[in-house]
Parts: sequence; C-alpha cells; structure tokens
Amino acid sequence: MRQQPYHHGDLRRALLTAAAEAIAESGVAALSLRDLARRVGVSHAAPTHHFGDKTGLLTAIAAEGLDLLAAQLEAAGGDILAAGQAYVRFAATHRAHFEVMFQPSLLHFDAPELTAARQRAGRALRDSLDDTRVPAGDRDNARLAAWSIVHGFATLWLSGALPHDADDDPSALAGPVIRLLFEPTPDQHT
Amino acid sequence: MRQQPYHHGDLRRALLTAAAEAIAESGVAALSLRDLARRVGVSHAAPTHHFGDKTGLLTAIAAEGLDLLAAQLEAAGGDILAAGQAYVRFAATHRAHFEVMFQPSLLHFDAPELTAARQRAGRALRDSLDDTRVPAGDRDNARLAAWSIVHGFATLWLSGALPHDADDDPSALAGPVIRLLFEPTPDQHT
DNA sequence: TGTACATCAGTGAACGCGCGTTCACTGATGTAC
DNA sequence: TGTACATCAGTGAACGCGCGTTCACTGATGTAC
Repeated sequence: MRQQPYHHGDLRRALLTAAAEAIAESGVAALSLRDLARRVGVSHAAPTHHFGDKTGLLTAIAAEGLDLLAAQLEAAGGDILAAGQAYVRFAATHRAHFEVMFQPSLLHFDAPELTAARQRAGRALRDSLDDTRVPAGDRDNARLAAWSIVHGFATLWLSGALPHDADDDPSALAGPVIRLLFEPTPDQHT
Repeated sequence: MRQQPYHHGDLRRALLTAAAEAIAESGVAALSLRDLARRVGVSHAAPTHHFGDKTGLLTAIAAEGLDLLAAQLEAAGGDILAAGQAYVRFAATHRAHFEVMFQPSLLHFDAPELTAARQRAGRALRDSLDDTRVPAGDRDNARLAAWSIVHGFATLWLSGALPHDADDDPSALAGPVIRLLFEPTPDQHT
C-alpha cells in the first residue's frame, strides 16, 4: 500500500472523469460532490476548490462535451452522413456529457468557457450540414430536420426506448435511418 | 377563509397535477414529496398514502403521459404528418409527462398501469406510422426515422436549443421539417 | 547550493437544511342491519 | 330513520441521512535572491 501523496497531481481532471462515470451510471440527479470526492479518494471539500460549486463542475463537463462533439463533427469533413453518425456515436460514448449539455438549468449558462465551446460546436454543426445533399430551397428546415433526426435517434437510443443488444453500435443503426432523409429511394411513394 | 375540510376530495388527482406543474417549472430532479404536499396544502405524509413512494408518483405520471400521448396520436387518424405534429405538441404542452416518460430509471418499470399505457402508446405510434407515404421497402427504418425526427425536434425545442419566442407554436414549426422526410421537393438535389 | 517566503492544494470538523419514510393517531365516510 | 362499526384519508411528530458550503488549518511546491 503506497501512501497517497498530499497533492493529487491532477485532481481537476480526475474529478471530471469520475463525474462523467458517475453520471453515466446513475444520471445527473444522483450526482453529489461528496460521492465524487469519495470515488477519487480525496476529502469532500476538495472539489469545491476546483469548481467553486456543483454547478461549476457541471458547467465544465458541458463545455468539455461541446468541445469533444465539435471535434468529432469536424473530423467528419463536411460529409453530412458521417457527421450524423458521429453525433450519435458521441451521444452513446459520452452519455454523461450529452445529458448535461442539453440541460441549461444545471449550468452557469454564461460562463465564458461554455459560451466558447457552444460557439465552436454550433459552427461545426452548421458546417457539417452544408453538404450538397441538403436541399438549397429550404436550407433552414433541412438543417433542422437533420439535427432533429440525429438528436432524436440518439436520445431514444440512450433512453432505452429502442430495443437493442448491449453490443449494438447505435451509429451503425443510425446510418440507414439518416440516409432516408437525404437519399430517398425511387420507390418511396408506394 | 373557509376551513379546509379534513378530506380533500380528490387528493390523488390534485397531487398529480401539482407534480406536473412543479416538474415543468424546475425539472424532475428538484421534485420532492414534501414540496408537493405544501403546494396542495396537505400534510407531508399524505402523498405516500396515495402513491406508496416517490417512484410510485412518477410512475403514475408516466403512465398518464403515455395514455394522453396515445389519445393524441389516435386522434390524428392515421395521418403521419398530423401525428408527428401531435407528438411535438404533446411534448410542449406536457413537458413534465414527456420528461418522465423517457427516464425509466425513475419509474417502477414493470408496474401494470405503466406496462398497459406503454403498450397503448406503442400501438398508437406504430399505427400512425402506417401512412402510405412511408416507403414500404424499408418500413422499419422509415418508422425509426419518423419517430426520431419528431422526438428530436421536440427534445431540442424543450431544451431551448432551438431559438424561439415564447409564443411560438412548436408543432407549427415542426410541420415543414417533418414534411422533408416524406415529401422531398423535386429540386432537392442541387 | 541554501534559505526565506509566498502561493497553492487538500484536510477535517462543523453548520444548518430538506429530504423520504415510519408510526400511532384521529377525523370523516360509508355500509349493514 | 337510527345506530354500530369497519374502512378509508389525512395528521403531525419523530427518525436518521446525505448533502453543499464554510472555515481555519497544514502540508507541499515554487520562486527570488
């Protein structure tokens, strides 16, 4: 048994990671700073030191999530289908971040880090919707449709409303679904 | 000032209504049985009498929500567009029910009333997707796409992610968006 | 290389609070005869 | 119509608990000279 050093080294990082795990397990509602401190093996007052308060911690997670999502969308290189699947994959692999990102009431809404992350993610989302398959005539609604379909699929999948096995890859399942929006089959109207 | 009668008359109903209001205001996480009792003007132990425990109350709300949704979908009479808009309208006018319905971890998942409501809603949802506009070739994915798009739109709207005014009607905004899925414009591929 | 000192990171005790649930109770209602 | 009694609905005091936040503190680290 090695003695714990007095200084953790990277407590902020460790707390963010543990918080994401805890939220993914039991939801944001069940998250407590004291439980978090216990998980990381640190005194229960330590988290406050890094995030000010609980809302501050959640704000940091939301900002991190938006940045991660932005990076994934950017990596899709403007292919709207790849971006849509990346969106779904992000939701499944970062459920805690995804959950927190869309609950503004949990956050310091105007925190600079959050605002910046939100802008970056918004830009990435808009860029990935500028695919040529998006109808030019009604671009705003088409964007909204694309965002809705991937967000809805992700949300339903996370909530367990879609029957699936544990090892199913939701982004693979989402592929043909998203395709329906932009690549209608010739025999669509039967 | 009239004296409160000892017997409330319809406390169960009153608690469900107050709970829906409280959740719509501040989210499920913030709901407490004691606060609820205070709102209704009844002793704090009274709710337990009707619902057993907090989870029981939420289960009742979820079941009620599923029944309401089923009724709205059935009223759309098999028109997939009307059903989609009804879905969005339901989410906006019953945010508390909608929120609770999709968080199984909050509920007595196998409660008979909940199971029955779930079946009815599932049937209504499936029926409304049997519109002729749904491509027969890939019906399962088309159903999933339709559900995803309305669910995603509703969820994004509720979370405040879509910019809108207070008096906007989300189901009206959703109309053209849903239409894109099933009635592609001729000049779609530009 | 050594020393003094400022700053930073984490501790642990204490606070007050609201919560869900239990329990023995009392008031009100309904039913049998 | 009246009475006895069972059942139901709501009360209020009490319990134990985990929480977020505060505070004075101590140990560790980094920097200036």
